[in-house]
Amino acid sequence: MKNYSISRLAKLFDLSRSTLLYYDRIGLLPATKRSGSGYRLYTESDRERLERICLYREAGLSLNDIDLLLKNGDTLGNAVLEERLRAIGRQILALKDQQRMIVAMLKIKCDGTVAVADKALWISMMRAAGMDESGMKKWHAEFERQAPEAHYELLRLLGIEEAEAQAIKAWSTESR
Amino acid sequence: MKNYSISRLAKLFDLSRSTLLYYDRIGLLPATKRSGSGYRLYTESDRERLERICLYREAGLSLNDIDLLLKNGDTLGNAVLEERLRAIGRQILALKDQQRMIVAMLKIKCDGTVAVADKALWISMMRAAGMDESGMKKWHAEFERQAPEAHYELLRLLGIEEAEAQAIKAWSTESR
DNA sequence: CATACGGTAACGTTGCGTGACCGTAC
DNA sequence: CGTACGGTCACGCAACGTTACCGTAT
Repeated sequence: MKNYSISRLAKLFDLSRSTLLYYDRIGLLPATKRSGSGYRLYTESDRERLERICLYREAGLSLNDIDLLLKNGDTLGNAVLEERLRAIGRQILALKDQQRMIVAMLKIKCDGTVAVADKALWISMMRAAGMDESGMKKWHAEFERQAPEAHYELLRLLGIEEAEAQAIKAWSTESR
Repeated sequence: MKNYSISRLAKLFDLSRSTLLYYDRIGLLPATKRSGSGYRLYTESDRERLERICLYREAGLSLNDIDLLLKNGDTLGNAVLEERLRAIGRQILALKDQQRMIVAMLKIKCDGTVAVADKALWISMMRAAGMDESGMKKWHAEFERQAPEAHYELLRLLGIEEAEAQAIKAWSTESR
C-alpha cells in the first residue's frame, strides 16, 4: 500500500499544501500516519475521504457541514444537502435582486438611457437570470409591447446593428 | 443643523453601532465632528453618504468598490457597476452548477429516486433557476416526453396529489 | 445613583494564502 | 552541498459581531 506525501496528495486534487495543512488542523482530514521524521503520510482511505470532501466543496457546502456529512448517515446527510439547496435558492434570488438594482443604477446615471457597455454583458446577464431562447423571446416581446421605442433604442445601445434589430423585432412578435 | 449620534444614525439605516465604528475605522464614513467629550457627531451630509453606501451594499458591492464609487466620477463608476454585474452573472452560474450537483447527490443516495422532501423546495429551486410559468411547462413537457413514468413518480414524491398530477400532465402536453 | 449611551481595544468568524524560520531527503 | 521537500507558528484578508472595561450624559 502506497502512502501519499502532503504535496503529492494536494496535487492529485489540485489543492495547495496549506489547504491540506488546514484540513489537518481542523480535524477534517487528519493524516492517518506520520513518518519517523514527522512527515504526514496519507493513506488510500485518506485519499477517498478527500475526494468526497472536494465533491461536497464543489457543491458549496461549508467544511463544517462536510464534516457532518462524513460522520453521519444518510438521514442527516439528506437534510444537510436539502438545506444547502434552499440556501442556494435564496442566494440566487438575492443576486437577481442585485442585478435589478445595478441595472437601475446604470439607467439612472445616464438619465433615462440604458448604458450597458456591450451586448455580451447583457446577454450573459439574461442567461444568468435563467433566460433560455424562449425566455429571451418572451422578454423581448414584452418589452416590445410595453415600449417599442425604448426596446429599439436598447437594441441599438447594445451594439446590435440595424438589420439584426429588425430581425429581433420580427422574431419576438412572429407567432403571436 | 442637527447632528446624529452614532446609535441614532445606525438605527436610521437599520445598522449596528459596530458597523458604523468599522466604517469609521476604515475611513469609509468618518464622523465629521467630535463633541467635547469625544463623541462622534454625524452631520446631514454624513447621513447622505451613508445612504449611498447602503444602496451600493444592497447591490452587493464591496466596501472597497463603494469607496471608489464615492470618490470618483461616473466614468469609473459605470465600470465598477458593470464589473459587479458580470461577477453576479458568474456567481449565479456557479450556484446553478451547485444546484445540479446537489440534486445529483440526492438522487444517488436513494438509488434512482428523487428524494427532495417537499414541493416548495423543488419549486423554489426551479424558480431560482429562472423558471417561469412557460419554462416550467417546457420542463414538465420534456420530462414527460423522455420518461413519463419517472415524471409521474416525481410528481407524487413532491407531494402532489393524484388529481393535480393528472392536471399537470395534461397542462404540459396540451397545445403540443 | 442608576442606566443608557459613548469611547477604545482585542479577539472570533471562514477558508485558506503567505512568509518566516528551521529540519530532512536525496 | 544544494535544493526541493517537510514541519510549526503566526499574521492577513472581509465585514463585521461580541465581549470587556471604562468614561459620560441625564
